[in-house]
Amino acid sequence: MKHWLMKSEPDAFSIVDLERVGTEPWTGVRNYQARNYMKQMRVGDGVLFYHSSCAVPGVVGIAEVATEAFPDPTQFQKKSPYFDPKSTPEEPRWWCVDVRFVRRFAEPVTLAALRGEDRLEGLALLQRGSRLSVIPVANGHWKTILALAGG
DNA sequence: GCCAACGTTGGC
DNA sequence: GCCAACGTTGGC
Repeated sequence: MKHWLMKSEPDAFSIVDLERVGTEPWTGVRNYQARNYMKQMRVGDGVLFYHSSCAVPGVVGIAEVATEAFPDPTQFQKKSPYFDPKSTPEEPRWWCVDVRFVRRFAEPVTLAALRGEDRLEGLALLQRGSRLSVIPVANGHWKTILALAGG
């Protein structure tokens, strides 16, 4: 089983929102590398839910992959901000997965805390200039972050 | 294929 | 709001 980290701006969709709805299609990813990672996802993979572009960025809880990748429906919706006129149903360009809530951390593991942890060296999130919204997380890094969250 | 211009991300 | 970093676009 693989592990991932997925970013969301809490103003748009937070861990509280995910807890309320239970399962959410992760639509709107328009970056090829992030898309390719989602295509690699398998049902049951663990996901670190990360709040970005907010007062205290950090990992706020855990989710899991609930479906294999499927074509992101928003790419075909003309009124959607994620509409892509170059995409066709026969050859979809963008894919998404369903993400299911697992649990919320009692206290977020802040970006500052992540940066202060030697054992997280190499975590793509912490690399200079990294803006990917879907990131693979090594097994050891996953365990370390869960430990920082209190187990 | 190169590269300048532009738009976006995201921490601070 | 600022700005560094990055991805994409499009002219040539």
